[in-house]
Amino acid sequence: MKLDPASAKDLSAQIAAAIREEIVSGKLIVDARLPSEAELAEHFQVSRPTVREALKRLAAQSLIRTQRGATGGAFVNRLSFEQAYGQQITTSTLLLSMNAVSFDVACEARYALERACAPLSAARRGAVHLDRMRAEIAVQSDPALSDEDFCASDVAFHRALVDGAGNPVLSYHLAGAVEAMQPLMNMITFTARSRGAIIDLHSRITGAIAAQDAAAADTALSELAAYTLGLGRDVMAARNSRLQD
Amino acid sequence: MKLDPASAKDLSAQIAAAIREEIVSGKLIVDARLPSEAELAEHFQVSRPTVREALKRLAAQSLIRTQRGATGGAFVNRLSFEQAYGQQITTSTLLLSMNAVSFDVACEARYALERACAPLSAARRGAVHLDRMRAEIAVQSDPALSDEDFCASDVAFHRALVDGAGNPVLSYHLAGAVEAMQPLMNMITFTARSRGAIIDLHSRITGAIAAQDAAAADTALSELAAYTLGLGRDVMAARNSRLQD
DNA sequence: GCAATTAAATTGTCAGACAATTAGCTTCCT
DNA sequence: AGGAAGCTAATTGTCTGACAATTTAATTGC
Repeated sequence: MKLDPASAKDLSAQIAAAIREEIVSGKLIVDARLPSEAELAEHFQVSRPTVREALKRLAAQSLIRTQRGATGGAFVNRLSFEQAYGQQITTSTLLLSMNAVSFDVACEARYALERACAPLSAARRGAVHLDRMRAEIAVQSDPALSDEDFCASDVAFHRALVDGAGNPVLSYHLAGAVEAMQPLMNMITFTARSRGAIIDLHSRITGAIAAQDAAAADTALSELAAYTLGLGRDVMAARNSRLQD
Repeated sequence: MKLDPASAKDLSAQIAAAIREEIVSGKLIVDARLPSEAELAEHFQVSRPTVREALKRLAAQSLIRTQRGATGGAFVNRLSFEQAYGQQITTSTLLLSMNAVSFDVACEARYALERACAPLSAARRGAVHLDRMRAEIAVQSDPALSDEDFCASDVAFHRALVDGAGNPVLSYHLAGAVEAMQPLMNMITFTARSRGAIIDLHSRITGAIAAQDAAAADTALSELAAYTLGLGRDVMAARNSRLQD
């Protein structure tokens, strides 16, 4: 664990990088305890606040967790799927919101990835997944539902579909693609007619998955992709015409 | 920007969460300057080191950048695609390495997602993408190449394929799926025969993409998926039998 | 033998200080 | 007038030392 004296970066960033390297290279395994802050400060010849800033950087990435008390300290954290989902969603959402990514591009990416899950989900979905999908369709059928809640239920439906593939790594990758679309979807005003069309497609998808008919699921999903794309384009067109007034 | 007095978390974590909320909600837009550390300390009624720990947490997620000097300070950072790629790859790699994810599951996820890109890439790939793919095939054909370099070239080939879809959001999501496989792939010893088989499939994929033949690309890609899966299973089988000795 | 207390180790937080860096202003010389 | 040099102010980076809070382990008393 050594620092690069020629680096232009902050000491805390260098120390964080050094410790991160130990973790990703496997020299520090999961649940291993790092030296105490005082020992790290001594080792790197810096003050304790500097070490602490480095540790907070690693904690922000869920690489370590800290514990107070006599046997406390910083421990290498096992990155759980839950935490990875969270980071994936945060990063994806920020990327889309900060880079003026068009609805078209994000939507295309999302549905392309989702269609990749459909055949696996058709083959392996369990009763829980079908139940979750049907439950969300029921939620969406309530006309009193706000647009925002409709979107949230839409996301939940699609996550159930993806989870049906029974591949947690796939679910992890899709979490970002599906959830990050939500802010963009929230800009859409869903009419009763468009809600009906979406719910119909959701029902067709659920039916196809239940019947383990991958081709039918793919068809319905691609129709939903096209329909959603159309909704998004209408919103953007309306927005642009307003800007020209 | 307020803190929850009842929270059990560290002050620095609470402050980081409060500022993060301001950013993701759009109250702090890109390139906006945050108050100085002294002002933040005053506002939250904490000391400057505590504020600094919070800012380092945000910096670790690329949400802010800091600058020294008179007009310096912390600024809301535009999360570039490059940075998002990096975080995506880091998180995905750690997730796979720390959770004993099986080669099968990771491989299935990767190729399922990649096959979703193939039709788009067949439709839109430019000359640069075909050139990159062909260049990597040439690299892979060198028998003197180490297994590790062969894997790296394999990753580069597949990234060129994905980039051919012309959808940066898709490329971003795939970056994690493709790159995170590399440590797992590095456990494989590639014989001359298996290299030849992979290169043949790469050539078929490139040809199909060049001919804009999505179906042929999909077929070759699924054959490559099956072949890679087989290689992985052989390695795992050999490893398990060694463990039984 | 068990419970209560004490001690020790460790992280969390604070206060104040100084160094390093950078932008802008001022001053002085040409 | 214009430009260059230096000065000033603002801000982050780092250090020192201290105390509080928390948790475990040892010790003591019964």
